[in-house]
Amino acid sequence: MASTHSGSWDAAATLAARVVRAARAATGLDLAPEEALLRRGSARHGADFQANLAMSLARRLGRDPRELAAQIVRELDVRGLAAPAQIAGPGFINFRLDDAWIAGALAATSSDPHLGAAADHAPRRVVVDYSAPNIAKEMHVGHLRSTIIGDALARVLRFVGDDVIAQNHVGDWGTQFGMLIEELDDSGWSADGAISDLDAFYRRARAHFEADPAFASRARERVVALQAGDPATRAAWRQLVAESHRHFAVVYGLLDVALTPADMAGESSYNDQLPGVVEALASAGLLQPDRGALCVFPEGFRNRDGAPMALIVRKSDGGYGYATTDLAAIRHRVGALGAQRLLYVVGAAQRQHLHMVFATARAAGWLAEGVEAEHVAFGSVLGEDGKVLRSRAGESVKLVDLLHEAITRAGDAIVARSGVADEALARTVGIGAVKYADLSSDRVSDYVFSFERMLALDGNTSVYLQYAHARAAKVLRLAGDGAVAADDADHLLREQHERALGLALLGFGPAVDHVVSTLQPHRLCTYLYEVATAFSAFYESCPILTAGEPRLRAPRLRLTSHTAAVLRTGLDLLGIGAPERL
RNA sequence: GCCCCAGUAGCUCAGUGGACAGAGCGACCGCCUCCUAAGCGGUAGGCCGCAGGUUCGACUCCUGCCUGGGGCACCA
Repeated sequence: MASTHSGSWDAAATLAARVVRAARAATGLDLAPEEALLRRGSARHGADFQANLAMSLARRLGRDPRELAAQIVRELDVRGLAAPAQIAGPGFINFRLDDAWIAGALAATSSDPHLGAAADHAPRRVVVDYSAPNIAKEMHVGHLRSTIIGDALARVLRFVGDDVIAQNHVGDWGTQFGMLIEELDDSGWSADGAISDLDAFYRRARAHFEADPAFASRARERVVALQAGDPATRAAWRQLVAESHRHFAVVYGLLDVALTPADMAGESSYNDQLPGVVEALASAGLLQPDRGALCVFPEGFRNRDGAPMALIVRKSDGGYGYATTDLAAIRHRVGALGAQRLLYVVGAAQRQHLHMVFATARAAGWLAEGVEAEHVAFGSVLGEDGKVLRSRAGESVKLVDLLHEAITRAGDAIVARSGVADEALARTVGIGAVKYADLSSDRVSDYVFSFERMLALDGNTSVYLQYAHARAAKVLRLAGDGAVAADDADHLLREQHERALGLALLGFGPAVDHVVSTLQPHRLCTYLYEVATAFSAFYESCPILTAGEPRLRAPRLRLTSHTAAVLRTGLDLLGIGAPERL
């Protein structure tokens, strides 16, 4: 019976443990596994992995690195795992895994539901705050990043066993609702009670507000009425919220993002907790009046004058701003929801604000020891001019339009290839392309918005991964049910491309675990691309069904099946579909 | 002014202190009587923003500078 502890099939971790043991025998030093400095080796040197500890250790001990490497290698036992280690260059210790070990690892991980991931993950309850569109505004490309990144992280964390609670911190409160409700009253609902274009509606309201003093003053009175809970005003506000939710649901549906009304926790939901937040801060002795406002001055933040920077928790007019709402949300998430980890998938521009909020929540005791709060920051979407695309300018691309364009283009490509339209496939391909374009590069860097780039279907795109998966799926279909039996037949890795693919497949667990620790979905994208590349090369040079001999065919089918599982699962973690045919 | 983030091939981007810095797009040259050519193989293309420093070894760490983006009190 193979070990159910899939971590033991992490080649790098296993080698690191053995290297550290050998180093201890050779030097008497007790090293942590990371100190083995185990890295992937270069194909150029025929090494699957390399340990780089001899050089740094030699310096610490005042010894010759190659001689030390040799001593470590003498103490090293990698039987059953790899060929005897080779020393190269200034003291690199190179490893080449045994084919039999790779075969065993593949057999074990391919039958593991997690495909080798999450072996020793301690599950936690994690709140992921993402998407956060604004009521009465269209979702635009700026919301795409938070929605897609947050969704991918939620999927990955659920996959490894965390109890993930999504929280959609919708912007459903604020002074702008005065003018919006007045606009609603003036222009009325359309016959079906729908607003076809939220942005146009918003702009019309703003134009009235700026041009018509009477309208503006009615709008201000509306804000007061809204806050005071006037029934008619509240009813209008609720209609506006409901109508906006309908728009969001369309986008979430297109994106296949599982955010539902149940995950909505808008700013307004914290309204009745805001006075309590301020009181609690006061009794904790954290509150200071300043220029009529009530402020917290968390440690370590300076403003432009070099003075301590204020986090305003109650404005001079008695109202509350978003800082107070964010603090109330933390209390709710830790207190009522029982979160052990809080993730904020929010633009990098909010960094300072969030850190001030975290610092204040720590000082107030709402973020207890052991509860983590992390800003999962992402860069801005820039226009061609290099400036941030702002919804306020009204010129940014509506998400719904971008997504439809993506689907249309994918549909055209499908017709051009096959001559047959396939709407469902066009969606899977088009939406996947948009998502992958966003997920596949590092979160924190800004990027210039490009239709062409987001909708590309060649090269390192989701389509490449889907195509590799579809090819594998086709082969498996042709092979028929039961062709890939999970029996004890060894994988044969006689061809270079078979072996490379096998090694790549073993990287799934480490890749997923890496995303869990770094919260960087692009690591998974890069990994899946490597798998697809390895499979494509294998596919070209190794006939599978046409291999003739069963002893070649069976192991190749197994690799194919394993590849399909890794690609399907990996794409699913990114929120991208893996069709059976393309 | 202070703080944060980023600068890598023509373009878009990967890159865990390690060996000759990698992909995709674009360019050029090849490969479909054979499981999907949305593919595969190859060629060209690099003062890793600049200058110092630490190190046996720096795209990676430190300091300074340059360029771009962002933040710095009652919008969220």
